[in-house]
Amino acid sequence: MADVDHDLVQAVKVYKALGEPTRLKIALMLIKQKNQCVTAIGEQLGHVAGSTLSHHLKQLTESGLIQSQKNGSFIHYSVDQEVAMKFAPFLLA
Amino acid sequence: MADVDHDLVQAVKVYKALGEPTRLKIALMLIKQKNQCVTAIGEQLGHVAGSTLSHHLKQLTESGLIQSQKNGSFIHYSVDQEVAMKFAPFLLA
DNA sequence: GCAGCATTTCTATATCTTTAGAATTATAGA
DNA sequence: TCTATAATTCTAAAGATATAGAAATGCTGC
Repeated sequence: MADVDHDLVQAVKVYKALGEPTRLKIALMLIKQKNQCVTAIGEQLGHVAGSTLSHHLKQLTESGLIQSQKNGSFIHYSVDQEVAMKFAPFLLA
Repeated sequence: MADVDHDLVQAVKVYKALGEPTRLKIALMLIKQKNQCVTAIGEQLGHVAGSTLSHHLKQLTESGLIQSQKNGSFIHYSVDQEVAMKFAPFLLA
């Protein structure tokens, strides 16, 4: 049997992360255009301070829904497909 | 083509509603034991004031994830399976 | 009508979250 | 090394949310 309790804890984190318009947009954006860097994400979002964007990416990352990969001075973010599939396949539709 | 924008607005509401431990518990509870009244839900949750519970049920209802049906002086709540299926099938697993 | 129960709405407060400016860390290239 | 760029962390303020007590609404049965 899977760890139900851990699942619930993660579910709250993932849903809390997605329950905010900017973060939902980021998640959808990263599904359509994979592996984007922070600056690119910010440009698509429009007027969002870098610190604010960083804060949102942190929450999404800590929920496990997205992952980061460092490449030189850039950090590329992408959606963890398994987590998206498990908790919010709506994102992939 | 479906109304994508409305979907996004609802997605934020549903995920925001589920991104809180008490409300996630309520949603799961209503999937296992359908059509429970407020008092029954409150008893299963434990120490939660009626006003607090009502507040949570309102948010879940306004997201479209749960529905209410009046029966005398009781109000029975149930999960809208279609909405759950669309945004968070994890709940039904 | 009235007493009692189910539920909600009103109101207030404490806590959490979003936002962004400023400072910081880290890498790349000249 | 110096400068520019990428991104994060620190800090603070404004806004949103969770919580619950008190009051109100509505239904039932006597």
